[in-house]
Amino acid sequence: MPESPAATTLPEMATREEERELIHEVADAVGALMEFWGFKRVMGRLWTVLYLTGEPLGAAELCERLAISSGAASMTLADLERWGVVKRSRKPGDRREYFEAETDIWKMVSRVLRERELSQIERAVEVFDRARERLTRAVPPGEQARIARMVDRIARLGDLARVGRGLLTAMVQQHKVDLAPLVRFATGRRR
Amino acid sequence: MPESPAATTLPEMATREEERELIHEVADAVGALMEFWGFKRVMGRLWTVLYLTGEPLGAAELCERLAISSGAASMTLADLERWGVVKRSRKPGDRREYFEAETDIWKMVSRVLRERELSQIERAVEVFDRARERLTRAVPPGEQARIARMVDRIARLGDLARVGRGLLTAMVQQHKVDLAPLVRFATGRRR
DNA sequence: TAATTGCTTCAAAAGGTTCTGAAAGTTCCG
DNA sequence: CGGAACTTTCAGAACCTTTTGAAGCAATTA
Repeated sequence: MPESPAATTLPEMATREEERELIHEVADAVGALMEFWGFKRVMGRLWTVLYLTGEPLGAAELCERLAISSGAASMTLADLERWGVVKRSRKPGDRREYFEAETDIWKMVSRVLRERELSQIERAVEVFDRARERLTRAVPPGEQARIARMVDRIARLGDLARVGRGLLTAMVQQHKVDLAPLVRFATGRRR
Repeated sequence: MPESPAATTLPEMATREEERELIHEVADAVGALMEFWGFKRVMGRLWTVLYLTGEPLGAAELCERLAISSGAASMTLADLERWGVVKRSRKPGDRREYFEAETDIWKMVSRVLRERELSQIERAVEVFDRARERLTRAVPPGEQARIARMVDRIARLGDLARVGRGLLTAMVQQHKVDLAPLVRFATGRRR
């Protein structure tokens, strides 16, 4: 029914527009978090639009909704696909590709934690350990105390990194957003 | 004793140089982590040099050791001071300022978590809640299912953010790097 | 096969961040 | 006060990241 009385058409249009605006507000919030988290802002925005829309969208529509160029859309979608948070699909008899958001948020987050944060920390831990070990060799006489303190401090950096690693490992081992017990334990309110 | 036999002088110089190099390796690792974490790389490097050196250094020496300009040193030190991770001090009869690293790493980390990460998440949670609430008002007829799904998905984003907030809150409530029980609990190895 | 449509690539532009170094400011001393 | 020693500020340079838009490529259709 392409036509309807103004009495319902106008409010509906307004609602549609408000819906778009709301989606964009949420998308911007997610974009900000993702940028903060070290990704490109537009990745967060694009994923969120797909996630909230809930059905596959074409590249052209995403360009329009996000006000980005076709090139940016293509690259961002490729990034998101590489991270496994967007899937592409086709409709039969349609030459275009459509994109859908992965909806298992925890799967996404834990994958990122595993591949990015953990390996970053791992690298640091290795540097710390290696430095500590090299420093304890051939300590100049009369410098023992100073060197010992330095070794101790590097060890403390290593401890912190290991704590972070432990927490992240714990998190990625959960298989859904079910950190509730962890959070409850941590905050001390045990029930 | 300004002089000593070559037999000890040469190895000592080599050791000194190696020490510098080791400090810089560690400093670069910390710098990389801090950059990853959203700070300026040079902040991490500078703090680490102070932390490992263990005694107050002047701005000129920091410029030399980090190969940065006096301007950069001044600004970076101001940043670090604002974050409470470097203190400035003076030696009597010396016009220069000296800088020392805060050595309570956990104090530093929890302060950053509290002031940066938590407020960032808080902002997102607010956007999510507000969007969800506005979306449930005036749902166009025949759209209930679609809107309900969208509301549900925003709720899931909110849940994730709240889990993060809970974890961070738990962490900053600890008063030292004593997340060991938390990590042990989380990883499931309960002993 | 030619024409059309849609996707990807990439050089260049835009935009953003960090660094430099000199000028201005401050503090301290004689 | 005047000047020396040191610090801060800030405009511009250098650098890095992101985006654009058009050219090239691939798939599909007539």
